[in-house]
Formats: sequence, C-alpha cells, structure tokens
Amino acid sequence: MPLQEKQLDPALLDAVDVFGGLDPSGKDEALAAAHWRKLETGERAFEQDQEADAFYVLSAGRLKVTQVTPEGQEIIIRYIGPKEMFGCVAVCGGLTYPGTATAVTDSWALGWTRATIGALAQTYPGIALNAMRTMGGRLQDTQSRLREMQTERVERRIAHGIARLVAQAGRRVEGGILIDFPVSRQDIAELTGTTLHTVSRTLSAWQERGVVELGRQKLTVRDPHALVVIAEDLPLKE
Amino acid sequence: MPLQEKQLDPALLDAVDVFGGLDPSGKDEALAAAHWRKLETGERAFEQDQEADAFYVLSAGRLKVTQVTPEGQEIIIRYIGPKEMFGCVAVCGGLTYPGTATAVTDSWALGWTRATIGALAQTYPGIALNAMRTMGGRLQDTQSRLREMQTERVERRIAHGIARLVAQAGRRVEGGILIDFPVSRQDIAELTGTTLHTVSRTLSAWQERGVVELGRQKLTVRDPHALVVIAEDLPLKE
DNA sequence: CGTACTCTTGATTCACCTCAATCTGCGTGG
DNA sequence: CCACGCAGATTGAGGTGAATCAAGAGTACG
Repeated sequence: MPLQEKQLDPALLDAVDVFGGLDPSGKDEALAAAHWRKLETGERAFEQDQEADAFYVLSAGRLKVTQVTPEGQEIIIRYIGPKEMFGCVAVCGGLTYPGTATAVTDSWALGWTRATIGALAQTYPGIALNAMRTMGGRLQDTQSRLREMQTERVERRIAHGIARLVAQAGRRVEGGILIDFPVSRQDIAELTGTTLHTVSRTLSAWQERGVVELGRQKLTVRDPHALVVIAEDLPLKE
Repeated sequence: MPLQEKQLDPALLDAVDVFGGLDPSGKDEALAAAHWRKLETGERAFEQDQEADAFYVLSAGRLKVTQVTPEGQEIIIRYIGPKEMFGCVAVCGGLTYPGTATAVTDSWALGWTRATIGALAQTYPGIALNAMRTMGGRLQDTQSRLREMQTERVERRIAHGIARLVAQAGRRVEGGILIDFPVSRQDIAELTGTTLHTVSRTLSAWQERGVVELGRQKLTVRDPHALVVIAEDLPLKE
C-alpha cells in the first residue's frame, strides 16, 4: 500500500485547517512527528473515558464520534471526514476522551501524542489559533443541533440531520446526491434524537413523495430542494 | 462609582482563565487595551447576527446568551458569570455573533475589539491556548446538553438544568442553595427544551416533596441530593 | 442455506404540548 | 395608601406526536 509514499508527501497537510498558514518547514516537522494509523471499518481510534493521549487528523475514510449514556443509549456527536481533526481534547486540557471514535469505512489517520502536538503548538502558535477556529465552528454547529432538538419536531430534525450529512459527505450521482458512506436508520435516529422506527416511517414517506431513494445503509437525496422545504418548514406554495 | 479604580486594578485579570499564566506586564497591556462597559438589567451586550466586533470578559453581574429561531422561539445557550468570557466568536473567525447576550442583573464587562484581542493573542500565544481550553470545555458542556435532550425525559432534563445552575451560580443560604439571579419558569423551559407549564408543574411537585422552594423568579434547592437522584434517575432505595 | 442484521409496518400507549382560565405578587400611579 | 394592571406563575382539560410494543419481510454474508 502507498503508506510509505504517503508518509513522505509534504502536501498531505496542505488542505488541513489545523496546519493552515504553517510554513513548509513547519509542515515537515509536523509530519515527521506524526504516526500513521490504519482503522478498519468498525475499529475504534479511541474510546470514551479513555485517557486522551493523542490528537488526530483523518487522512482518508470516515469516522463517527459517539457517546453512550450510563443507561447504554448511544448518540452520534458528529461524523469526521478527510482533513478534519478529531480527538481535540488531547490538545485542550481534557484528561479523557468524551466520546468514542469508530471507523465507518476503512480509514487512515495521522496521529500526534499529546506531548508532541503540545510542543508543536508552542513552536507554531498558528496551530492553536487554527484549532480554536475549528472548535468555534463545532461549538456553533453543536449549538444549532441543540436548538433544533429543543424547538423542532422529529421530521424537521431528520431533514436537518440529512441536510448536514449531504453537505458533509454528499456525492453527486445520476439523479441525486448520495451520502458517501454507510448510514443505517439507527444512525440517523442517534443523530437526530429519535428511534429507528420513526426514521424508517419518515424516510419511507419521503421516498413515496420522491424526495429520497432508500437502500440498505444507503440514502440518496433525489430532490434537495424538497428536503430544505421540510427542514425549514416552508409552505408548499408561496 | 469605582469604575475608575477598577480600571487601574491589575489584579482584575488574575483569576480570569483567558489571561491565566500571562506575565504581569502582559496583563497590564491587556487591561490598557480594554474598554469598560456597563450593562443595565435587560440591556444587551450584542445581538444575534450583528457583526462580531468585540470580545468580552464579564467582571460582575450575570448574562444570558440566547438564540431565536426563525419562528421566533427563544432558547438559552448558556449563562455567563463573573470571570467568564463571552463573544468568543470575535476571536475565532466568526463574522457575526451567533446569539444575543442580555444582562439578567446589572453587570460590568471588559471589552476588546476584534483587532485588539487579535494582536494580544499574537503577542501572547498563551491567550489562544487558554481560549481554546475554555471553548473545549463549552463544547463538551453543549454536547452533554445535546445528549440529555436526546435521551432524557423532561423531568430529568429540568433536574440537570437546575443542577447546572446551582453549580454555576448557587449561593448557600439557610436551608438550601439559592440560584443567585432572577430565573423565571420560562427561562428554565428555554434552557431545558420544554414549556413553562411543564416546568411549573414539575417544580410544584418537587416543592411538595421538599426538594425545592419556589418564589417569583426565585429558586432555592432545599435537598440537593434529591435533585441528583432525579437527574441521574436513581432508584429511591438501593 | 441458514443466520443475523437491517428495515418496514401496524397497533397501542402515554408524556408532554396546547389551549384555556385563574391566581398572585409586585411595581405604579391616582 | 390603596386600587389597579401586568408579568409571572399555577392548574385543569384535552389532544397528539412519537415512543413503545410487536411481528414480519428483505438482504447480506459466512
């Protein structure tokens, strides 16, 4: 596999937000200090409550970050795509990971130990600023979801959740936009705060109306506009 | 008023997280660059969607940060107490404030323009690291609320919400812990994603059981342990 | 070819919202 | 100082959205 090649490619960090604005020597230094990690589908990068010893940037693939309640219920905090960082707690004072990161497709990640990334952030202050920007974005995103949870009915929340997935991992295919990784009804339920039953019913109704096309762990949005109409609760005619 | 005196007091930033670890000269510089702002009860430090031109640290008083949905429903994102920062977007790339900050008691805040705080963060990298730590904490806190919203029933959510208020602004009084600023039933509803009716019913039942004591915009927790039992859904006898 | 996982669909229940009426404390103005 | 008005709070009745309970069908994989 091109693992070795990848390791030597300094362009690898070019489009990564955290290292944005870093001079080439800094990127080389960061790459040299990093270690590779391959994650098979279903494998976990780290688990909830485990000591936060490393910080990662996903290179390829897709992860989901989840939390489980003491009662055993699971919720999805967010999906991580290529070029996105995860395990940020390791760089912002947290002692343990607040969630579990699981690969939903085969993935590769670049990792830095807590000490390594700390030292890098000391040398290159831009890293901290970039990380803060990303965290700010995630905070706003999470607050939006909280607002949706508090004010919207299930159907709108599902529409918003799927719109978010489309924005993050949508791939144009003939006749629509496909979510580019396996998502089950259960996943969508854990993302929107409902049950797989309600998700199934809602999506079936949408399929009936031609808004989406369903498959096993597969979802294609045929009519993105209709999805927005549902998400924003717009009247059908205006 | 001691506004002038305050302005000269370099100890003012001592316990403020964002400026933690800053050398005295840095604190002087930060203070010199700051401007004071007094906020009467009900007055707003900034409003949602307004240009994010300043970053603040609350010196005294209490604010609530809220968001309104397009439909006009309001939710409370968080309460801000003394020594806490707010308007963080101004330092993390956001163009507009995502919420509105309203004083719930007469308050004083220290403000820095976006340019000023940016320059300070460049000179003293510790500021960015501290800010990131705080944002990390808030992100986790918001994720916890999201998890509660998705998995818990109203009564538990209210218990968690009030527990959070107690931790943040509880003041020991004879026979309990008082929330140290005016909170209406509506506020608690907007904080926990329910209606003021349900909050009123729930709190009345708790008062009946001696868990809390109620007043107009006033709440005293008489039995903190019982509150935890409700929040964690523990059995009464174990 | 069986087994297990994902998904669908129907029936039933209930927690909470909505609608509605009334009450109460508190500031205000006559 | 007391009557008034109003925002905040309480309480009841009724409706319903979505969870829960339950059964079965479709699909992938070893």
